[in-house]
Amino acid sequence: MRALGLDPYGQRTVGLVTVAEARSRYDEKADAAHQAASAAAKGNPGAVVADGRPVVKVAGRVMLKRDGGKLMWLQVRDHTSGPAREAGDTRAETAAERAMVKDLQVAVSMKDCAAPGFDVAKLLDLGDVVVVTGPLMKTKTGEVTVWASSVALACKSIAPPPEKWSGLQDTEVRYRRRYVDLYANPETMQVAKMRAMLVREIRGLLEERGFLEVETPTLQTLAGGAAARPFVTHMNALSIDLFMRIAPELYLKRLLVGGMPRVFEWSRNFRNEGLDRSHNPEFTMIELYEAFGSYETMMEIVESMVRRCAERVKREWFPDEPGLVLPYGDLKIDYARPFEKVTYEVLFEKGLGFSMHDAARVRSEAKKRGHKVDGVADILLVNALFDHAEGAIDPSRPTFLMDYPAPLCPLTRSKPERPEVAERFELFIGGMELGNAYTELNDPDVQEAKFREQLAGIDAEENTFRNFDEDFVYALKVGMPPAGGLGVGIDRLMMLMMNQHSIRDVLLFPLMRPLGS
RNA sequence: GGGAGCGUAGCUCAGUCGGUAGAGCAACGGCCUUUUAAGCCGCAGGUCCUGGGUUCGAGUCCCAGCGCUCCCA
Repeated sequence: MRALGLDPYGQRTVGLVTVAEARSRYDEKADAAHQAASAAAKGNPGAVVADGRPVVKVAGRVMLKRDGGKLMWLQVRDHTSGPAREAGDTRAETAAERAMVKDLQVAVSMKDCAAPGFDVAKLLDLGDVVVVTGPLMKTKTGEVTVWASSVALACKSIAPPPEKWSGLQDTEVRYRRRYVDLYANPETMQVAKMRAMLVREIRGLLEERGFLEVETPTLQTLAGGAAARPFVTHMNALSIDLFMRIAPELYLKRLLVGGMPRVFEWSRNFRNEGLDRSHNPEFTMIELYEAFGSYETMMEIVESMVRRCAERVKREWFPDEPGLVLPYGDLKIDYARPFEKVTYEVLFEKGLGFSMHDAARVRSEAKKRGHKVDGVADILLVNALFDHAEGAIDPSRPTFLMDYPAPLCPLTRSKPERPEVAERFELFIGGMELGNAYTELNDPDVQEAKFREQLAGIDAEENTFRNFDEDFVYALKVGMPPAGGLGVGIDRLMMLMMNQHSIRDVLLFPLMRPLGS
């Protein structure tokens, strides 16, 4: 390539359009007129043929090349396009793929392509990125094609590309080499784009409602706001250990103390725990707090948020289907209907067949199921049994599980008229816990007592990272208005919205164990 | 944490009872101006995940480890 005086790594290019845009610019009439003019000029080699066909300049990766000697055919892909789906293709087609246009065909003719375009095309390998210019026409089989007038190499691909028919299927390689996965499996690209769209939807909704987006520390001297093991790092300048945040909660509440009425943060949290289909060590939550709100206002917000995301997915991927129903595996989830609400008490009885207040029954049932009962408080046995009741939630119906027993939620306000019931809910959809909300505790004395209680019950190892956050208690002493707080697991929401069943499929670069270690 | 499965050429995968390491595609050299996973001829390509063990002989059987996937807690 260099021997021919060609630059294998290209130059800045202006005036590019996407594959999708190029397809949409095809002009039937201009193509027909040009064909007629060409036919009329046949046998008259000197004649000038009128050509009103739109000309496009497109950049993309070469996915297929059919070299016919003096005429070559390329299939070129960019972020707007995907593989053709012909009859007899048995591979599963997803909604994301259905929403894309086909890769663009390019014909490079020795006669019509300006030098050195034809020679460049001859040397193309699958995976190279090219810039082609030419008029849009249709072949005799009806496929929109750029009849190249110039071909330039944007970058050479030295690494071998995935197989042209089977593609890249190995999940491990897809995660490790996302840069290949993104072009080889267009659904990956569509999922990444949709994630960005949904982030905008959520941000838009919160801003419309007067929430201020803030940024609070990721490196913290105390890792609070959740019960999780943090990552520890060291700061040389101050000779202190720091923790990666496990939750933004305690900082966001400080902002309410300062007088911000409504705040939210996209919070990348880090938890030094296991990893599986729904857990990555770093993950994204959105947390929001509303002064003078409650768990009921949070319920309305999260329902609106989820519905708005579903509307966007539907608009992009299922524009022709009625209603607001999205698939999640075998489930069809209807986001138009108001979400279900069920209290802890009612779900317990529904799932287990007896009342959580029947202490004797709770005790005997817990024993029967192999739980340790001696010296364990009734309410903890209720909670242990409750795991079996969560299955009674219909996964195809978005459901608020609400009104937890107050002793299980020490940092939550109780209902004014029922002190034994905490104003807390969790949102379940598709069998996943998506969100968690409270009417927040704002009594500094209660908060301090709960902190001390928690610290008393932990072992020596946990004690190295769990510390009493005196400043937070001080902030509550300054005074935090009553408030509603909500946390939504964004990665899980993305899985649900886009019908992806592993968190790794909604993260561009999930954590992978290093190779060869 | 428990269970199951997978790991063979750049990619997708075969590999029988333990007996010389295979195919398609990609790459490489040719031919071809309307192809649709183009076709035809030729050529080349291997730490069979790693390490042990059994055996005359191991991709195959056994043990341990590594990585990934799925299911369960």
